[in-house]
Amino acid sequence: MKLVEIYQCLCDETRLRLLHLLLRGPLCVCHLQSALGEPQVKISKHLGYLKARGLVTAQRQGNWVIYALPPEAERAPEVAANLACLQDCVAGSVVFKRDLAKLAKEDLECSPLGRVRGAIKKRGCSC
Amino acid sequence: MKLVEIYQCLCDETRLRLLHLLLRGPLCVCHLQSALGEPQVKISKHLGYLKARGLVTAQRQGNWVIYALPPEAERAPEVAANLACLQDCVAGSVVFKRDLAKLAKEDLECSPLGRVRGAIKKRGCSC
DNA sequence: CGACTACATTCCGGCTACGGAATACAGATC
DNA sequence: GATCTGTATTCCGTAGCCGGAATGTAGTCG
Repeated sequence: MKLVEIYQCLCDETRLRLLHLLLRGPLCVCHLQSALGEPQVKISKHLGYLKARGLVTAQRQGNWVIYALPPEAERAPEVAANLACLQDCVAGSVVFKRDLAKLAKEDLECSPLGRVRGAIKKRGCSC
Repeated sequence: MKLVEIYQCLCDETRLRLLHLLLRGPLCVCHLQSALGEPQVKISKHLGYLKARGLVTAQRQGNWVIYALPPEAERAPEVAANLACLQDCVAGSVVFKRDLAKLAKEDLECSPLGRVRGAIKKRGCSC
């Protein structure tokens, strides 16, 4: 992956916010979506963009798709460096902190069904 | 300057190469142009892009315009961090190393006139 | 099977970036 | 003033991104 392509991935605010959350660990689309408060299409397309360029991986789990950064050992040096840099840079920014806060407030179960009727048969996603 | 805007400045290869050279110190347009081997319009427009966003400064010296990164003390933390990151990341890349090599071979005087007839009245730029 | 949920894709429109040719401009020299 | 040199800007065309509405798809549940 060329350096420019990394920056091209980073040059959109929505993608920055997504990557920032994924730095904390794997997440399903619905968690990302509600944390960012953006429409589903938008989230999905940007995740697709990142996935097409290898910056994130996707894995299906039942109804849900879990997105994650590749494990640290497998990251190209430039990717690792820039993710670390991103981590540092967002420290002061309100938007990013709000995303994290919103994520923390999310239930562990993904769907309402998972909470209401679930616990026996309907389980939420495991992220 | 917002973080995304920094990445937007970095997401073009020509601009990356320009910034990389400027990390070594101030340079006039003609030096940058011949180091990169790209047409003048292209160089000038990308420099304008960077200047408009405050990532570089420009200063006229006679016929020449010297571009430079703002002094380290004045750089926003995110800018400083990303420039450092860039510096690290280009280490392995051929293109960037070639740019530096080409720059080293340049004469100190900018224009042919400066070399041929000059030395008394016509001086090249001071970069 | 049908219905529902989570997610992806397609099909637009608008906007911006990028590149090159031509032109304009500023300062120096004559 | 005329001219040259270094640089910037304008005027194109093209291409890609971004967003949203609608539609499609995969998997689950009953």
